[in-house]
Amino acid sequence: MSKVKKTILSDDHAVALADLFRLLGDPTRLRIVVSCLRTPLAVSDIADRLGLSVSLVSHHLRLLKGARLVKAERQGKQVYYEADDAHVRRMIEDMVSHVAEH
Amino acid sequence: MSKVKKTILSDDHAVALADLFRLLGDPTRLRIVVSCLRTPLAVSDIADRLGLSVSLVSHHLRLLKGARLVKAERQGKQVYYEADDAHVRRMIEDMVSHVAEH
DNA sequence: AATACATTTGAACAGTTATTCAAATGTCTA
DNA sequence: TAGACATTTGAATAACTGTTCAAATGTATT
Repeated sequence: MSKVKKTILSDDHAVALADLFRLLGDPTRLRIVVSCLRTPLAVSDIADRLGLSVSLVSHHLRLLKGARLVKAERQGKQVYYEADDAHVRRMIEDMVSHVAEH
Repeated sequence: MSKVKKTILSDDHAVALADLFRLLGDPTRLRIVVSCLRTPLAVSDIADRLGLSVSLVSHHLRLLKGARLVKAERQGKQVYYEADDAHVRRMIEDMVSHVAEH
């Protein structure tokens, strides 16, 4: 559990990490992820809450799902999205509080 | 010190946080920040290490400085860049290790 | 002052991307 | 199966952005 200080970022890691950052780098998309971070939410619910078109939300969710930031689960007519796992959830919450502190 | 679960992200915070993410969302720029995260480095040193043109590095550093992610200090002919403060340093290192874990 | 070195700046280009709109697909119920 | 509701998909557009190149600025040395 020792904190190793070497911050040598391999090219592969840099690209992977940047991909992740870039996805969260759009305000709309960020609000979408955060909105369904703790509670599964249907696409139309997200759209309503954030005042966005369903189409736009769906487009963004597709990207977020592609990066395994969220996962989808169909329930009847609706598709519920939520954070893919606890790791993602903590990571984003950490960043949110990082900014809140500032 | 209680962990409040409400992750209501105000629009302002969302934009601010997304700005930050977007800056780190480019592989080149990310490698630049990381390279001078712990040790102040001159522009040309960063360029050499990462195999980039000095001009490109300078462009990116300007953006990073604008977001207070790095700070600059002139020393003779050279300008040394480094992480703006401990908060920034920890935040980025956290994210790097988050990805390294995965 | 002139030269060399280090960095910054601006314009221009190519590639990417967020958004909108319309149409298609999937799912339930009458 | 027909119709209504929910979501996805694709094309098209407008705006943004990373990169390059050339020129300008800043700084030290002889």
